[in-house]
Amino acid sequence: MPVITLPDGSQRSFNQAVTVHDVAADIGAGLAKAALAGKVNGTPVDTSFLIEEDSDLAILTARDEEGIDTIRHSCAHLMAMAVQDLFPEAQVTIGPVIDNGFYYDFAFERPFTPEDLEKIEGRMKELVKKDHKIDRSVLSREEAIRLFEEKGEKYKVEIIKDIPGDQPLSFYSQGDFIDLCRGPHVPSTGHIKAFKLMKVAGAYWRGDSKNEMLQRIYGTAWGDKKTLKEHLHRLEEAEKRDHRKLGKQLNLFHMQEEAPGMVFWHPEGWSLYQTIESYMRRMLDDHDYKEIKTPQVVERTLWEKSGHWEKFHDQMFTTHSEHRDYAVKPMNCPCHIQIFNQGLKSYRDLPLRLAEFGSCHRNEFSGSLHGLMRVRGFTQDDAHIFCTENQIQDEVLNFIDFLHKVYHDFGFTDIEYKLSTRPEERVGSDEVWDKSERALADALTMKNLDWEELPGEGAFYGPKIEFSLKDCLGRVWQCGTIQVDFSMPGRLGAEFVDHDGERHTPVMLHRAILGSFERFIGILIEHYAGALPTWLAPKQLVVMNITDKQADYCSKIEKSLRNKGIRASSDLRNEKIGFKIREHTIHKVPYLAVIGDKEVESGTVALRTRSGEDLGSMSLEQVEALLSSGC
RNA sequence: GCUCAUGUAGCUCAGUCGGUAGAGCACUUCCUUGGUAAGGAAGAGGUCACCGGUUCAAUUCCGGUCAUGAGCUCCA
Repeated sequence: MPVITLPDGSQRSFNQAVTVHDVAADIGAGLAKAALAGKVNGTPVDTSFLIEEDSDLAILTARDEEGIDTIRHSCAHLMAMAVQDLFPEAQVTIGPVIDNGFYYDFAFERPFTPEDLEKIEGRMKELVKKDHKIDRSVLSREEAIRLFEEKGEKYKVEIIKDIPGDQPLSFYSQGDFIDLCRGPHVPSTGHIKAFKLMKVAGAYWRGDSKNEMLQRIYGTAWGDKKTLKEHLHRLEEAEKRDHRKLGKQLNLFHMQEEAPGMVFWHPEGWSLYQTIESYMRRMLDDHDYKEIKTPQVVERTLWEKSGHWEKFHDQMFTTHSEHRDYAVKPMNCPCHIQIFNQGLKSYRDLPLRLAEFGSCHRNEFSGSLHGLMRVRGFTQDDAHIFCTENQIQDEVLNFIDFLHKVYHDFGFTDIEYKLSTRPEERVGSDEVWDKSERALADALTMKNLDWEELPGEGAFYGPKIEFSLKDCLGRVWQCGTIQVDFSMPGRLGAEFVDHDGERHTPVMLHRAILGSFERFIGILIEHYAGALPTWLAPKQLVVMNITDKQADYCSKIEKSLRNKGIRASSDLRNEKIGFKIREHTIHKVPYLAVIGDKEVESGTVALRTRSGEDLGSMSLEQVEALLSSGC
């Protein structure tokens, strides 16, 4: 006699055990059709799940995030079925749900081709039409192993053998395809309505590069055709915004073979970089940081002392001279401690905030390089705060305000917070870890921020907060961080004299807001699709003459604006005005000033925005005011 | 670093079933002086990523290297 409580609090009682599907049908025929899975007392189940006792029940449809994930998971199985239909030699391995879709790894003698993908997708559509019922069954471990051994699926056998305990294993079958799976799955293949196979790539069995390479097929799946279309549209948008493409089109930077992972900044790209750097310099000053500059090339012995050599020497660029070994610095902190160590410090000097636009080099794997987003030579907006344990809390609070101000100024308002706590292997006493983890968590709470905790993800030397921003396409980029470090100051001999006249080791906070300039600029380019806000735009305004007659007046306007600090240039080429407007609009210059005889006579300019809006004629003073307003 | 794919003019790309290559835009010169997203004509421009091999002949086929791309792995 189960009583079912629905998410809205309403209850329905039944005379006998019922399935999730029965309950849905009891509510309405439409819901019965739309039901993909259910959640009984918080546990995801199939619609065929039999409820025998009083329970909470949520019926999942394509409107729920979890319902869509069920579709994605079932779609992965559907794809595996189609692959084995077409390529019986292919062995199945795993096929999980990921953001926006799913993938499935197959062991197959050759890589799948784009033509194979089309065929597989075609077969999937046929299987959807057949509307195969998806059935759950339970097998004992021995039965399961026997079944998959008979099928020659050695990877599945390995997976089954690795599942701990003796609990029964659930299997899902559709037609003659069967796969080990925790579930739940949609009731039948007909419920998978909107999907597309995206790409193939190699992936290691169990993610270990020592293992054999499998063939991974990625797909995307959605509740209906409309959301699928929207997703594909977003991907196209992202591609159009690709900073590598825009960087070339807007002539911001380039990279070339002779310097893999390093950036050649062109004048306009460097202008953007410099604007950001000046802005950050002003902000650092506002927040009582002292800017410093430390050497690029430092003897290996310092990296040995700091511990970096042992752990990271493979990724360090090295050189030597006169029998001494050097490394190009991969990070700034050891050098910052050297500056701290100059002159005996008092507790009165703390907190001491040392900032550096630190140019670093790390020899990343060639395969991981990606435009500005992943480079080998980069500049961090790095700083180290030397303080006492009692000062951590305030420093973190101030830092969060600082970071919010900066992200807001760059146009990012959606920020995610992650707190990583103590890992298994660590330095420092539990007491100090307790204190600093609490300081970080309390700081987030005091700022009314929601954060995710990542237990065990902290660095060996201390806990950290990571700050990620969301761009206009909803993509998440980790940029900022603040990390507590109990280890390095002591290792490198940092000390201060406390109230009691004794020497103590300070705590060091590593912190960055933008992360690396290179990557942050990549993010900015993609976020704004190259149309940077005026304060960041390399060229803020171009003055254009209609005929040669107005050339002198244009040059005068340009000069006058430049004197006011506006990044203006003029285009006096013998071209039609439409041609010039088109060209500078494509280059996303925020303001275009058109000068004809009328403007020369009245001493004005005719202003137009890159979006095509005509702002009419105005005086030079009005132009200056408009551009300095920062919009 | 691993797997697969790609590398042709400044850019975007076509092409050569092996006989040293072509378009559009950009560039140069000339004509045009035109009021809000492409005016016209002519010209110049390439050791087909690099190094080897096969061949009478390689940009094309084969091997290697480098770089790039998609993933995997890594990310102090």
